[in-house]
Amino acid sequence: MPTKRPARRGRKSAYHHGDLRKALIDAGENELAANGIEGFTLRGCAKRAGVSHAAPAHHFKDANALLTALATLGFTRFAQAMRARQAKSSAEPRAQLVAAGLGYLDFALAHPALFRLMFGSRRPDFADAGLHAVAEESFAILVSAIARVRGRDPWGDPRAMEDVAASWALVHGIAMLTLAGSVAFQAALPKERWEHAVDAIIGRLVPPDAPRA
Amino acid sequence: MPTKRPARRGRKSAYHHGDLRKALIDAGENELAANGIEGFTLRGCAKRAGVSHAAPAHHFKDANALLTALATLGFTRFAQAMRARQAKSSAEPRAQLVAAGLGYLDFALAHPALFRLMFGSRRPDFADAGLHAVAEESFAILVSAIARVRGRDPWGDPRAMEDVAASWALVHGIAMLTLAGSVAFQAALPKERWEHAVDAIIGRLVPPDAPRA
DNA sequence: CGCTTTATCTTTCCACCGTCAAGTTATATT
DNA sequence: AATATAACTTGACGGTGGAAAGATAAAGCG
Repeated sequence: MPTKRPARRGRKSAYHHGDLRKALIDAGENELAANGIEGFTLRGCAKRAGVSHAAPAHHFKDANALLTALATLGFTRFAQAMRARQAKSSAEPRAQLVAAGLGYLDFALAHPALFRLMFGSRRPDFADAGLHAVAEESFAILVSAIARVRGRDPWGDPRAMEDVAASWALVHGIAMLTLAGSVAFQAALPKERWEHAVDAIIGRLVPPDAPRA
Repeated sequence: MPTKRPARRGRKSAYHHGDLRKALIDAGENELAANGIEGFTLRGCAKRAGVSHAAPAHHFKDANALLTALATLGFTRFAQAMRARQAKSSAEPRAQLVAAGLGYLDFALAHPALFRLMFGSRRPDFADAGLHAVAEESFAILVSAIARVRGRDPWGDPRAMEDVAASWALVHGIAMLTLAGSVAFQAALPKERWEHAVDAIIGRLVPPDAPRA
């Protein structure tokens, strides 16, 4: 077997792409960032990848199937962003929770189109096993952060699960409103000050000691 | 002048519709509720209104112009929903704030597609004067609710404006996550219990007395 | 090595979309 | 009554997603 790794030989052999699936996902990410989800086009992705408009059909049955793959990619990056912040933060439970929230915002601001695809669109198939799994994994980061703050598992404690919902909703709302341009002062604030404000808000929501009453 | 109010005479005179603009907005609302924003179609709206596919051009220069009108309608309903809750609630400032939040959620759950159009899409023209005005008006409800709780105008007090951002983001996040189906337990909870939880969460975020630290 | 099979990609086609241009009809004006 | 204007229809164009059929390269098998 001479040609052990066939694919692209020397130059643009062209007809067989090598790894079109990955190329389409890359292209799709660019397409999404450039045109937003409203302007997302399967043909545009194909053109970016340098193939004909019908080529994607062999790798994604649908335009929405490609968007599902993109959303899946988005959630893995999303989880990475939260973990990256946590790694750079103090191990103290509350600091870890705030770090997850800031990572959440890092991702939303860095990849707005992807974020809106993940949380604001119905085109991806959220019943897809891969997508569902990675979304659950992201959720789990927040749940375990709360668990460490509270000292008990939210899954068995409705009161702690309420904390999860509250802090998730809060951070999510900040992200959405910031992306929508509704929270104008965010752009006006220096990053340091902005992050401090977010910290303070989360702190108010999840008080350090056991919740009263 | 015999035919003082021309429009529709007796039966389906057809050619001149009477008030196609309004009919298109109604049709658009149905289209949006039926197909979601992803499946929204100008031709579909025209068909619902019983006119040809090019008729809307005389009343809306664009498909996005119709969506702008729909978003504007949405914001007026949105403000109404908040005020309706406030009217049925105690006049006590914190109760008024919570009522605004519950009205926010009432609207989001009752008109999910409209809500996502208003906050999760970029198709409406948010620079449009009418849309901008009614959106600002909705924002003002929240600002003044906070003002009454804090006893001072958030516009002049960054600390109070932080409360505005926080409570807005929180309620918005709850709405978005609920619509996305992420907050599963909401559907499982009885309405009474659910509203109580929302009340408690807002209460934690905006404590009754002046914020410590 | 040569033939066949298979997966990949291209070409062609269809239905539908938004938008534009031109034609038709009802209302308003004079 | 004649004309102008506004409302609507018809028809066409480019672009979209998707299906069908043909072309090509790689892989399997004699």
